[in-house]
Amino acid sequence: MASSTEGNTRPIRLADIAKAAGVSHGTASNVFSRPEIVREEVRERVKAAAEAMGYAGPDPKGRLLRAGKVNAIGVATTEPLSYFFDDPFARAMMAGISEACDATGAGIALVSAGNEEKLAWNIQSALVDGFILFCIEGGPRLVELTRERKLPFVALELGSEDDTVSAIGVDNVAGARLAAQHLAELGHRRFAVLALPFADDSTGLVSPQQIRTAAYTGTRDRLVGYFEALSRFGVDTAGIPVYETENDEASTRAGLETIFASAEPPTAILAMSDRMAMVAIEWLTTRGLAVPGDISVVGFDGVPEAALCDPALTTIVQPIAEIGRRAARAILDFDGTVRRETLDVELVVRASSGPPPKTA
Amino acid sequence: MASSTEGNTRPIRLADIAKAAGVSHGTASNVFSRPEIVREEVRERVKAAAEAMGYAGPDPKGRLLRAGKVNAIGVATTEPLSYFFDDPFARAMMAGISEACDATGAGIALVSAGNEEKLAWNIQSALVDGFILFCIEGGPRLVELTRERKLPFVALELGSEDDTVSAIGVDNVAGARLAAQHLAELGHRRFAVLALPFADDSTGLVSPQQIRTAAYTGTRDRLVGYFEALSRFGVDTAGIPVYETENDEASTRAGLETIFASAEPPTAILAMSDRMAMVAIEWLTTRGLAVPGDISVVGFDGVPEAALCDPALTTIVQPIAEIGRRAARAILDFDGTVRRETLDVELVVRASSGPPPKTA
DNA sequence: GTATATTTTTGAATCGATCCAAATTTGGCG
DNA sequence: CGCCAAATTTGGATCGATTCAAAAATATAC
Repeated sequence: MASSTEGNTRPIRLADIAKAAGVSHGTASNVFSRPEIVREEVRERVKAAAEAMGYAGPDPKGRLLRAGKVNAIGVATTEPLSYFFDDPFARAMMAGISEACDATGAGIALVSAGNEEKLAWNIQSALVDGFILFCIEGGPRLVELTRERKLPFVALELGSEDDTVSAIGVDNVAGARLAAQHLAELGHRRFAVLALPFADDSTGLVSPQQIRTAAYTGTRDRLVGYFEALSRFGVDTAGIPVYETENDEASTRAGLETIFASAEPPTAILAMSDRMAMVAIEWLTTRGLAVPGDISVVGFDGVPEAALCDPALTTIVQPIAEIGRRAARAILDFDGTVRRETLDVELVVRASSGPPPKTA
Repeated sequence: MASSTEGNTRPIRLADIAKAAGVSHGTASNVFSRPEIVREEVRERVKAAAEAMGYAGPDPKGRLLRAGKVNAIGVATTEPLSYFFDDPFARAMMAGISEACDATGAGIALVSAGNEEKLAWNIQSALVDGFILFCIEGGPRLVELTRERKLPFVALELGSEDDTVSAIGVDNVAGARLAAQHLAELGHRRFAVLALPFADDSTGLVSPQQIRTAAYTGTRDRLVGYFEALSRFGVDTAGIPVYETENDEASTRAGLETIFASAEPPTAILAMSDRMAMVAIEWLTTRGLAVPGDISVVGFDGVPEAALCDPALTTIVQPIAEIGRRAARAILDFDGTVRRETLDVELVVRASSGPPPKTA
């Protein structure tokens, strides 16, 4: 009875090989894990039995329980899995993370889920040694769930203000200040902002109240930076339309429709991501507006694609790949300390920004 | 002694919680896995003990051994990990795979390695339920290594001719035929080919011998398709330069340098990937050659970026995302059968192809 | 052949959870 | 209170490997 189920449905185990080869379970294990301490004659016998029985090799699941470590990093987001491949910022970050993992042979497990409940389960059950968290949207919740795992983790970007959380990002206020200042120095006085999410599940023009109560501090910081710079040039920031998007094409387009339905459309757009900036460029040029002749566009991120679009995007470049590398290394080389780093950004002027039109 | 090590270095286990709460190990397990069959009073007591002791929840490693399934798909390549995020074809494929995984809550583990030895180990030890293999380069080796795991797997693209291997791809001969025919119908008679790898570690102009002994049948098939179509138009295919690249920017550029050093440069380029086609467009336009006025370029793949470059690329579109979705579903819904699918391709004419120059 | 050193093999314990048949407890009814 | 049914808890087995102290086998020297 037990014999009849063995051949058909239960995979061959090391114990089966040991039996067939006439050695102990421990010796059979040594053949696969420490072959140098096994006599060659015994080794060959075990290998022959394994071959004859179609053994798949030691099961990683058994090894894992004993080993304790997985040698893989989980990268988690509240977005769908395809975000890692669709979003230019995420791609650039993943390229950096990949480099650090390649250097040490670690694997990457992509962790996300379609709903809150599944996300909690997926984080709880992911077979990883630590996490890197994409915190653009839903960051606080990701941090909370991950903390319960008691594994090392690093939050990326748009920083958690909780200094018990390891985080690696850039100075959003300073970066945004540079972007806005650049446009103001070119002579622009009419602006609009395409914003990242301030909170869960909201898009549209943003009220000062919404800005004050923003759950996502990264977004708020970028707006603060824009407004600080513009105030210095005497611009009335209260009149600047701020349209909250979901950092995707559809909501960005909706934002542009709203912004340009105004009686006094802007001559300059500050987009909080290159992704949105590139959508804006396409939207504008499709409608016969010249970039930067009629409207200037400045992004934020410095994704590789920004330099290739037409016109090439002026943007605030953050060292995305380096952030990814550092995050991965922080997990791979975890030493128990909380690690917080803020890297520098840089204004890179390309072809999407120029003086406002004379008739403006 | 045992008590003193417990608090400091050994993580809290379910057994510790059970002891602290005064219940059996099995009951403690039920509290976390089947709370509905535990009386509330007992449940609260266990939860309180877990909270007080900082328990991270049931360890997925223990669960895994019992459960048997990981609920994750491994995606493997012989390229570095960053390939998944840098290569437009790989990105589009991964987006499709991601969609299917999102629909069922499965995770994705990225598997690759810097060298052959580590690759074998990484495939052998990956904690996954099955594999999807990117077989552009090193496909046969990937298949061989994966087979030893005795897990379900699907080879993508550039097909294995072994019909014991599940594979999903497109008809490379037919697709290439369409590309070449399109250019011939436009009037072109001077061609060059930018080829994917025929074998490991070789780039440069390819001899008929190398074509005949090609290890990668997908590449050979695309060349066969090109040559079949062109022969029908009376083109002497033996004189067509075929430059084998590594499907990256550097080797593609080297190929273009070689091809255009000829006394009789081509008026049309057949590139076996959109990635190479886009590099060619940029290379040509940078040197003052007009695309398609002076040189026409046709790609193969239909990556999203192809429609956005300038000029927009004429290419053979394969349903990349659909291939990815099917591959993932073949693993998630594995029924033990070998599954081979060949999906249709389609010629999409955009702005990179046109009649040859009159002086040619 | 005997004694000793070295090499190899053994087998119970461990890693951390879930499962399930049996034992125990609880609740309802007469 | 006793009986019976239902609910809950128990604890040994299982999942599949690695580990390591002790036992056994082999090699070497006299």
